Amino acid sequence: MGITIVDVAKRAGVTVSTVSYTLSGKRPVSRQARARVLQAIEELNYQPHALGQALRSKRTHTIGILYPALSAGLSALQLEFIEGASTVTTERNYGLYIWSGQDEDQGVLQMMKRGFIEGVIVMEIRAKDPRIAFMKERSYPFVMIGHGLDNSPENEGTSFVDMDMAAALRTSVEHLAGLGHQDIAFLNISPAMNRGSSYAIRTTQSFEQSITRLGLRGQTYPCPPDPQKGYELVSSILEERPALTGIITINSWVVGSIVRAVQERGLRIPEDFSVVTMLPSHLAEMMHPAMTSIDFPYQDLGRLAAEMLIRQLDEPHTLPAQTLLQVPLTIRQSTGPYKPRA
Amino acid sequence: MGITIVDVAKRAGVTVSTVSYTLSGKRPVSRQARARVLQAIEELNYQPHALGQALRSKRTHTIGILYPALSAGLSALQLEFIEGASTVTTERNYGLYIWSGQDEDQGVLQMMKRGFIEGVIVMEIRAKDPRIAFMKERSYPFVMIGHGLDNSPENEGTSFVDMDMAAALRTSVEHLAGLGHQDIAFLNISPAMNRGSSYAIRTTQSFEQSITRLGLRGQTYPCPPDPQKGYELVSSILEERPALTGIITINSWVVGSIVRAVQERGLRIPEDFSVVTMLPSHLAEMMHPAMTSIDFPYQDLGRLAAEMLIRQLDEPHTLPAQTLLQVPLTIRQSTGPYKPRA
DNA sequence: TTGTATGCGTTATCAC
DNA sequence: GTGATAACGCATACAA
Repeated sequence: MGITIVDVAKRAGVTVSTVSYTLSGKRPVSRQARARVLQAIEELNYQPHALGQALRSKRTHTIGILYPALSAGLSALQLEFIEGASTVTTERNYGLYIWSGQDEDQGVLQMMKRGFIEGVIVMEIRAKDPRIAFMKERSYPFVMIGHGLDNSPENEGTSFVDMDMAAALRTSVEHLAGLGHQDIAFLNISPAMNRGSSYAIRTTQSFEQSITRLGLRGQTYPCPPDPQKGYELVSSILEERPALTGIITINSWVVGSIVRAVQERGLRIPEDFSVVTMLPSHLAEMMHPAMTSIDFPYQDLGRLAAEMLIRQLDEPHTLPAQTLLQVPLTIRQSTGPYKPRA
Repeated sequence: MGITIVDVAKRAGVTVSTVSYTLSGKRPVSRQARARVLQAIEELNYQPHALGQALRSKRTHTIGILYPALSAGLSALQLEFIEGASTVTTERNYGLYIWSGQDEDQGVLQMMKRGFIEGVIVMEIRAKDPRIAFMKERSYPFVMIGHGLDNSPENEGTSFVDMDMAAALRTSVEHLAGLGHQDIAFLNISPAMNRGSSYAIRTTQSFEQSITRLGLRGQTYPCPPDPQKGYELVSSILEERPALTGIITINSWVVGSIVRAVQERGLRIPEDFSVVTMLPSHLAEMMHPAMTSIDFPYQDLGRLAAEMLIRQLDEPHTLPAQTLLQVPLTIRQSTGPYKPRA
């Protein structure tokens, strides 16, 4: 513990500035001096102290990620954002600091003000999100995973990465329509709808527009992120709507429940009934039957967000960028041609 | 940006030490002075700068978690450890720094030496784990999620949290035995077995002991964390062993594959064939059929590890503690009474 | 009860 | 090409 730049300087017979400059390369150092310094560093196994560096240079090389601690395990999948982001930070020798905010603006505020992190990745953007307003005002560097509604202030002059959810729903409806289905339900996520999460609104709109455009019948249902409640909901929907032959859902937690409720009514998937999901590919493949899905690119989004933020920090004049990923539908074993229900 | 303790002191008409002490409470401050200081802080919206504090006090109030970036998505579930840990750190006003190490000791070394973090949570402990030896030597504060083999140096004088995997396998075998099954396969995780991960060894031993003790037939199979390969493996096992009526697995990624392979042979679950898994409860419930499982307590382990580490840091004379969670079997819809296969 | 002054480990400005 | 030294923001030992 505690080998400092001073120790290195002494051992190398130079002053601290020479050591510092050999390390940073910000001014020329003679071959001999450099060699002695490097050797001393080696011998002492010196590691520059990050706090000292940070305090002086005002760069911590650390970014934060603020993830919403929703009551349920709803957030479990979102953890994959973190995996993506941490790949990048580790690669680029940045630190990743994680904070499970109670989605107060306070959290962000503190994190940044206290100087540990240089910028932050936020997710679960809501309409009129106070955190975003807050950070924009103070021009804190940040990148969103997800984005606000069209023309909302959240999107103005900010950076985000997201997948094109509207396109995803369009593709899903078109897929089922192409198979001949005419009556389709869309299961959204109820807490997200209640809290005005923009993706909940956006997907609902896109679903309903596609339904109308294609002349189908369809309805959106809010659904809790809870397998049992999902099961009950789906059972009652199947009961009420005997012509229904397809379900689209972005609610990961009820995918198994849909399968169960459908099969318990004696319907087979995909012969009698089709299901389109939005799951990370490994989960879609792990289910039985393997689910046709718009594979949610958690890791890619995490990676992109981190890269974007780091670029913003390293190159001060980087312009805000907004990236929308177009994710194709992967057809697996849960969708098939329309067949009227008995 | 940049309101410092000096600004506060000026505004309050006192010196920095008074400000510092009102904040820390480490020496008495008069009512008046305290009031003025507090008001100044309020007015200026002052936040102590974490780096300054840390550099001076040698406490960063930040712990790290080193998670193995295994090539596959195998690590996705382990992310839930992070969720558990981050709950605790956020609660206790600690920072959580995450590093997706290529499981070099280097990672740990750097992290700690450079002074950003005060201790670290490590997982995926291997037999003769160099990281552990390294940290023990230098008495770096650390807590393991998982632990070494019995009597291994990794366990000596160290702190860990783990679930009792040996008990879990025993319970699983006994459950199937109690249902009348006599021929059981155990699917382990092949890369873990190859790398000598202690849980892979421990579970295998426990499985085989239980099989012997109960006079059953059983065999352990290494299985890659890959749905397709898992499917092929299970298919061939079912082919080769016509008397087999039960599978136990700790390999999360092939649970769906087992179900598929079994059902494709015309066997029903649980009527003709039983499956016991080790999944986080939300996944077990999400599958169809819902899986009988030793529900893996990811979040609990993450929480416990963080608590243990923080206690170690806050209370210097805390003794190392080793916690083994006893996790019960949750019976869902994938196990049933023995019935000979056609 | 309060003030003064030093140092944590580093970078960078100023001198030479 | 190199050295001395003043910050960075804070906590605390020492004085008063």
